[in-house]
Amino acid sequence: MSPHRDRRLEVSEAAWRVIVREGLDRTSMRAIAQELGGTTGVVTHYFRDKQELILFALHQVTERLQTVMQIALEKAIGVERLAIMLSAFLPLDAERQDILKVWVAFLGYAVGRESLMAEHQHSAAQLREVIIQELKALQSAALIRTDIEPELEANVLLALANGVGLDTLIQAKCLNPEQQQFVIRRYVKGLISD
Amino acid sequence: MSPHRDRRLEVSEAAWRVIVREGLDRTSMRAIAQELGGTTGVVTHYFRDKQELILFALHQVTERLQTVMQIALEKAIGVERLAIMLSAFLPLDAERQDILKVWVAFLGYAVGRESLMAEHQHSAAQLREVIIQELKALQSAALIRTDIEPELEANVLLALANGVGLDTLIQAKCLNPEQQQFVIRRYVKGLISD
DNA sequence: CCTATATCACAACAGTTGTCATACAATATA
DNA sequence: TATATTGTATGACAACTGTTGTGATATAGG
Repeated sequence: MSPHRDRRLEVSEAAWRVIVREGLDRTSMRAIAQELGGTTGVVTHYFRDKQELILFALHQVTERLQTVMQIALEKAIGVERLAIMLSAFLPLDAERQDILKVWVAFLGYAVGRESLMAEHQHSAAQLREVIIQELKALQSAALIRTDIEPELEANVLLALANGVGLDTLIQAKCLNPEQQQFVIRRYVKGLISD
Repeated sequence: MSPHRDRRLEVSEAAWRVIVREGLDRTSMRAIAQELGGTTGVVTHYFRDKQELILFALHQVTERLQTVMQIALEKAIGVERLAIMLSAFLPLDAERQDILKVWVAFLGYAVGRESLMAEHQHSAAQLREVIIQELKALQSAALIRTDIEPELEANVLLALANGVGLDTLIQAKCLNPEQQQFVIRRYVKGLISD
């Protein structure tokens, strides 16, 4: 990868750190530059606007999320694979906790900004499609019940994983990691064909 | 109620309108004052800080949510009542959509601000307690299975309602109102004792 | 060596922010 | 009627924001 791209990533990652630590509204160009150990000149050199920087950081959320899911995807097959894919969204380690925090910060920032909300919509639709395909495949293999609608169920599964993650972000330790995974797995089990 | 309180509410509601329309970060004192049809002097007269105003508006989210749930609470009994209580969190009408938007905006704003996040935690715990009590009552009446843990299940139920609501906020019309309620009711049905 | 080009530092910019002091108006109280 | 309290308006203040331009430095190619 070109050093240009590397430096861009470094700036974006500095932005991430500031967002997680201080909040999105306190993430100014100067704060990012300071976190990076440089000046605003560095930041403005790699990103035209602040909006371009924000958008880049937001896209990285989706990218990281897909990476985590992709890795999980190769660990198993069948119904277990579905459970692992969904668990990828849970804030089970520090990295995924940060992803969730940044995601929530951006989502709140997107309220009242339809263009940014559309970005979230696009990102969510992408992840949703992966789950739908997985459900259809499982259905074709007769591993899960035939009376479920993949489109609807994909939403429910994502909503559940999402909700559990959010709950964890808000109420520290209200659902421990084992319970989070248990909840997901228990729901997935309910999809198995009798 | 004293006119002082009324005016305070008017200011807070003006703030709500700006948040929903423009986003929390664009909700300045001057924007609120303009929405109110007054000046910043009015706002500062009823709220010492911006933080005091923000906190008041946040508390109103919980209050409204509890009101909606309280109303729903008197409409039915038994398992159906649980379903209705949970449906209170769904963005089924314009008011609840606004509540959700403001809530999400505040949640994103709370990232990196542990004091504000603690407020969310407190609010969530309050609503969670209501669900727990309902579950315990249903369990005592032998209406739902005895092998479920009310504390855990309350979290799951709230996570599901929460996730479905969020999904709706992001992906316009991905789950229509009927589907949202169907998902909740289906899950609640699964709790009924055989 | 010379010259592009990329990288970064720094300063100045115009605009917005929260906050506060103060002045004016309305209303109640004595 | 005179006074006090309360509500509202106005403007000033310093601090901060994103952005832009200028210039220094380093690196690479010819």
